[in-house]
Amino acid sequence: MEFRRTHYTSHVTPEMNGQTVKLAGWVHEIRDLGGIMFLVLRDREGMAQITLFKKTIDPEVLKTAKALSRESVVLVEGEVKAEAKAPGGYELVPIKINLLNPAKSPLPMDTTGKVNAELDTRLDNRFMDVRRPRTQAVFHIRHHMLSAVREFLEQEGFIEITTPKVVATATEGGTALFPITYFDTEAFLNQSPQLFKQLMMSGGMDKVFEIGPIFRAEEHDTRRHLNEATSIDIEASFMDHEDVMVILENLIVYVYEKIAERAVPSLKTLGIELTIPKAPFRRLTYDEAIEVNNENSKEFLEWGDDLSTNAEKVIGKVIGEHYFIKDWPTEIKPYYTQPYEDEPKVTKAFDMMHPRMELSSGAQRVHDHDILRKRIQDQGLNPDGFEFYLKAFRYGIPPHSGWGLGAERLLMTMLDVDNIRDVVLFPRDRKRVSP
RNA sequence: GUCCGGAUAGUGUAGGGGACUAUCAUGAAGGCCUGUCGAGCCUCCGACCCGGGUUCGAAUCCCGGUCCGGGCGCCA
Repeated sequence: MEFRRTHYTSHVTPEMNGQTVKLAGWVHEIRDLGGIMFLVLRDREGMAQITLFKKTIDPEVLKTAKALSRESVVLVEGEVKAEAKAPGGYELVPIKINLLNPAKSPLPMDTTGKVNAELDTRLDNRFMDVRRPRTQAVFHIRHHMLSAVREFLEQEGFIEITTPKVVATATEGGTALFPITYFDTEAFLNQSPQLFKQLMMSGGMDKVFEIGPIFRAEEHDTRRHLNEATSIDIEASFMDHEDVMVILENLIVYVYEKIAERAVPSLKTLGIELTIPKAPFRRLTYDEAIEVNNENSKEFLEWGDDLSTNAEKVIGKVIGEHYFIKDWPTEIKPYYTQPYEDEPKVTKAFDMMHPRMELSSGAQRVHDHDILRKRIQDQGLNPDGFEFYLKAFRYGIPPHSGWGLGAERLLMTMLDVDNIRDVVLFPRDRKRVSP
């Protein structure tokens, strides 16, 4: 049975009046008015109205149409008729309807937007949830986001790399890792490409980036955490933290611009009017951030404290747009961040914030082997486990800097989505490993 | 982990000791209707998370469990 389409619904225009086309997709809605019957066919790009005049239609076609259930997959061959009364300015008068796969009813959830479904129901039935234009729009935008990131970084001279997700050691300490069985040795799912992208600085690749999954075995349970997330990571040699901050803010602006330009229908579906942030972003020092918090919050922070969720919100509200917090206390940043030479208590690390939450963190890295080794030790880690990493620092590694940016957080803040699970097809959280 | 809140037809909900033969919408089944576009109208189908307890009587109150949502924590 024929199943190849000639057009997507959105590619058919009223000017094609009289032409025969084949549209393939899902039966979105059925409206039978008696003498006339309307089917709404939905595909990736939109919807098209199929109109059946019962007096003149081929009885075989009518019979097939009457037996259709919602969300069944069909191929409709028909004649395009320019029709002002039809949505999109055209309708299709069917010559043939091929039922390619019938859908059972009732459906596990509504796809038309008439009745809400809870996130849990939607995630359990993600295949069907993705048929909803709103969900579809989110993932079209996600595609444009990732594509714009690649484009921008490539223009900036970055080389895309992929690093292992199965690793031997708890590379960075701190966050909990997922242990896995790897033949007869112990291994883990990697929490970040950090160490590997730094190795490539020693490798002379100069500027690299990776877009890939990161895994954290933390038992967090919030709307902005996942146990499997997508990280956009860069590392660049002969650059300091200020240099990569500029790259980061320009990237954010670029991504917003490209989405505003390329994802117009999806943004419209979501009812979003994108406000494109302006670079340069405001730069607060850690000291200033603490001050802003202490002036505006009941919660008092002392120098050396990490910013609580509340502090992030308070400062975000005051600033009201993307901003950086830089010059953090060395103590609360990882061993690989480079302290200031003249003030070692402060490190060349930064976070990039959206008013709602942290999006990215980065730093200039320590590139001196002995200092790095000592700092690993000082943080209570065993340098022996880092030998594969430290080795690269003994044979010529340039000064370098980099950052990691949470792809989901970037998307959710851009689209003003409340729950991070909404911007991941199959989110992995504390309680969900399936589907 | 912890503190709140919740769990009612396929989906989303109302109802907080008796008026529950459980509300409404959507949906499914059947019917009417030639321009619908969240079509309309008529008929009809479909549910109180699990286990204990209190009570003459529990969807409703209590205890335990499971699951879900939100806040916080954890997350360099």
